[in-house]
Amino acid sequence: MDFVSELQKREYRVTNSRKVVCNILENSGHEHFTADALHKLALEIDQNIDLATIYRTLELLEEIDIVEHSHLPHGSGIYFLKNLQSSAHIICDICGSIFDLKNSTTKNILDLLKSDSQYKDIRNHFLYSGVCKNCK
Amino acid sequence: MDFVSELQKREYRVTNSRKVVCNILENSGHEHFTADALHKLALEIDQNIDLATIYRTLELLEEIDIVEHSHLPHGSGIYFLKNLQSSAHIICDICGSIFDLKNSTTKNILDLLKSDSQYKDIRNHFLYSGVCKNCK
DNA sequence: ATGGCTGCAAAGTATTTGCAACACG
DNA sequence: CGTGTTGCAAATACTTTGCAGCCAT
Repeated sequence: MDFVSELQKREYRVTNSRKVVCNILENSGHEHFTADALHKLALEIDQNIDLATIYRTLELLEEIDIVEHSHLPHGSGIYFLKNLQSSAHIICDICGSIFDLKNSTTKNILDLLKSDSQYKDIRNHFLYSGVCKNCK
Repeated sequence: MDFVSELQKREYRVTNSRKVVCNILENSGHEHFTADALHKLALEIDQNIDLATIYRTLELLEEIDIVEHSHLPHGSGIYFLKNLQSSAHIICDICGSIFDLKNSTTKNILDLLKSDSQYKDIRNHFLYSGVCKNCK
């Protein structure tokens, strides 16, 4: 089901801004976006879309499990399409390319963290970073 | 070797602000600080120390491997004494208490990340979050 | 004495919020 | 129509920077 239908189903209003954002997310070919980058893309389609609306829309899409967000090493936010194959990512410190880690890797990491710390509901809010194959 | 001597050795100037910050880091009993919390402690000793100086001093201490910094889930920075026993931490979403993960846990995580992604020099800002034993 | 550091103020970056007007259902 | 949503502007939170004067060496 496409993102707009998902909004409809949940009785959120399908506004122009939301259509534009959903379209970019579904069709741009990218899998991750900063709010600002997404805003720039949105402006090419509708010049009146505000950055605040981008943030609010991303927040909404996160609530209904279409996107998730994480933080770049520097601290600012980056949004990902939720992908059944991967929920953790590693970014290249040099070229910025992002690699999607396997779910099994994520699961194993969480198990290690859990047995060491005894914490529950563990999450990692940050992208891992390193140097990718091409840049080393 | 204490932090001030470390500065001296590297020919950085031992100023009052730096002495105050080093003293707090070495003697407060805490292992992690936000810039703001450290600033408040510093003001109790010298009322003229500026937040900007705290940031600059932390940056300097990071350069010479005395502290390292990470980000809270919300995005703002948190500074840790570099500790041979632990370089990764998990913060409780509820009470804010921080647990230091074993180095072996960190090492195992890095191995998992490395074999999945083939990236080198991998880092996380290594602040995970979850719910601690007391809060669950 | 000289240039590394400082406090201060201002700017910068990322994100959130208040509000009146608008437009979706 | 009624209210959920928007654009705009301002506020917020955190961090960095420019600069003139100070002080550690």
